[in-house]
Amino acid sequence: MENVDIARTLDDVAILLEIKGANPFRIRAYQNAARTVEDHSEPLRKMVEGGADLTELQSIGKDIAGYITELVESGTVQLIEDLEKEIPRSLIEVTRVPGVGPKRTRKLWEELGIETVEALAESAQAGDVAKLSGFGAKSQQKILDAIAARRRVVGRFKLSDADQYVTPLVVHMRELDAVQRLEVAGSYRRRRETVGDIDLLAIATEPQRVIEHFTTYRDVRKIELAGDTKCTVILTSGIQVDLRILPPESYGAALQYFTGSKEHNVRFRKRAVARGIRVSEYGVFRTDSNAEEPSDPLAGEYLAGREEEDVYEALGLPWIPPELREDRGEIDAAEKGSLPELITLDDIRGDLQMHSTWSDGKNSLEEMLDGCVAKGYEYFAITDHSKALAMTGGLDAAKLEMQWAEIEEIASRRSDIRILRGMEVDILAGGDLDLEDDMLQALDVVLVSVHSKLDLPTVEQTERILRAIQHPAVHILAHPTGRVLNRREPMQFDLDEVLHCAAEHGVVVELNAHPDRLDLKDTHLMRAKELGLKISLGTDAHRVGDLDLMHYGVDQARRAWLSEDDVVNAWSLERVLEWLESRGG
DNA sequence: GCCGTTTTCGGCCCGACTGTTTTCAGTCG
Repeated sequence: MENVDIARTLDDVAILLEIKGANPFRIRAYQNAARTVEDHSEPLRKMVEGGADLTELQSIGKDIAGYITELVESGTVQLIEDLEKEIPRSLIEVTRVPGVGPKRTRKLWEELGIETVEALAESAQAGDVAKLSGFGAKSQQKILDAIAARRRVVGRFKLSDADQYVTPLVVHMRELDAVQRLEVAGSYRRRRETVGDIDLLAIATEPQRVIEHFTTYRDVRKIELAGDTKCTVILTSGIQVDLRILPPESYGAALQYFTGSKEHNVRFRKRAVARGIRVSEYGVFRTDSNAEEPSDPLAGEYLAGREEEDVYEALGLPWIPPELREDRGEIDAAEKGSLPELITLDDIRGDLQMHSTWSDGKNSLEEMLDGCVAKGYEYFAITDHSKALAMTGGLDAAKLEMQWAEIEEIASRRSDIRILRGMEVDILAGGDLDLEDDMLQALDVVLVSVHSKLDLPTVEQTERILRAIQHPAVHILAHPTGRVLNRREPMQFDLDEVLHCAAEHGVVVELNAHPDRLDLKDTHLMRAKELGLKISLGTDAHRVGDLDLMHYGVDQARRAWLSEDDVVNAWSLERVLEWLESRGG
């Protein structure tokens, strides 16, 4: 029972209550609690076991704390069992069909007996949905399209995929002279590891021309809606793009608003309300308590909105980097002046995971070296695979010694960068390492990672990793959870226990910067930092070009509030060597 | 259901677009 499972259960309760037509504020209470749980770095399971008081957590009161405890201890909650007696749980999926919310779900269920997405598709196909009051032919078609689209594109887009769609689109939009400013907001700007859609923001003199330019972009497959200031399209890739057009005096406010996250904005606006001001995408306004004009978004005295910095300043706060805007304490930190000095790409001085043609890399060792020199690095580690990964041409002791000879030869004539002799050593099924101890000791840097038997039972998997990282030669636990975004779930194991053990033994954990992995994820990294662990940002490059992926790691590190001091490969060579030599040798 | 520098009751973020119910509810972000 991990935090994600608890959060999902709370979200399910909220949806069931919504279908039931419960008090909207009660519903939101469950949603807020789910968010808290999802973002909490420490497993609530452990807090429950340790007898901690869950009501200390934001948005969790006596009742929900009780439900969480019940859930952890018994695997289920009476509340949801009771709700399921009234409302089929499968209706939760129906509410996730775009255009169908809880109200319409209830109507479909009551009047047509629809309990599943499949049944909804069939009913819509048969034309029954259009006959319901409140629905029509267009609604019915939208539902059919939405279900078909859902089947085509599952889930969210990896940030690196989104980059591929966004970059040319931004170029296209900026080509139009009527566009004065254009930015990408949303989770893309917050640099989340995956994005659901793309939010574009424009200041323009002639909105209609901008909308037309947007909708005629070569990759637009479908126009979902087009108004005077707002337009939504679906690209051929299936990704949705929202465009909003605003006047200059609203630009900063809109950028703030559409960057989100939703949770950050809720907290932000509550702060505004407490100060008698109102924040919307149009700007910051002094609320006129006498005037009863809630319909006018421009009512009241305009205080700020032109630049994002002004909007934060109007609420007495410094500007907050987008990566932090997840309602994880950033507004409190901003207020206290204790926002972290976030790491930047410029801080990175080396890369401690990459491969060469010695195993499954596409470039030679010296080509990789040239790539690192071109990045201005002071050092890098070459970390080819060990022999257990036969398919990658992993190295045994003899081959590793041959590689060391090559490294020595190159180092003798290349003094522009320090080469560290490393290896990504496989963690075997029982937790042994795939290299002899004397060789491990002789390496400058030892990464260990799991590549096989990813589906061991939780307890065995945990034991296996714990055993491996307790080996005195180990420096870094690489891609700790083994997940591959949108393709492979993380391994089942007790990550928190592994992090504790790593902290105890001075082992560094990796943030694998490859955009397919980004492993550990942001909340895990926050937990690691909390436990005093240091982090290594490694690209896991298999070709020179992959060295450029470091920025995805930095994005993720920033989302985890990491600073230069938290990241070992932002340290000077001297400090890195000191750390490496303090272990192993 | 949660919360508190309007604190144990009475609030809880705000606006756009669509389709359809001819005056607005539902959904979405």
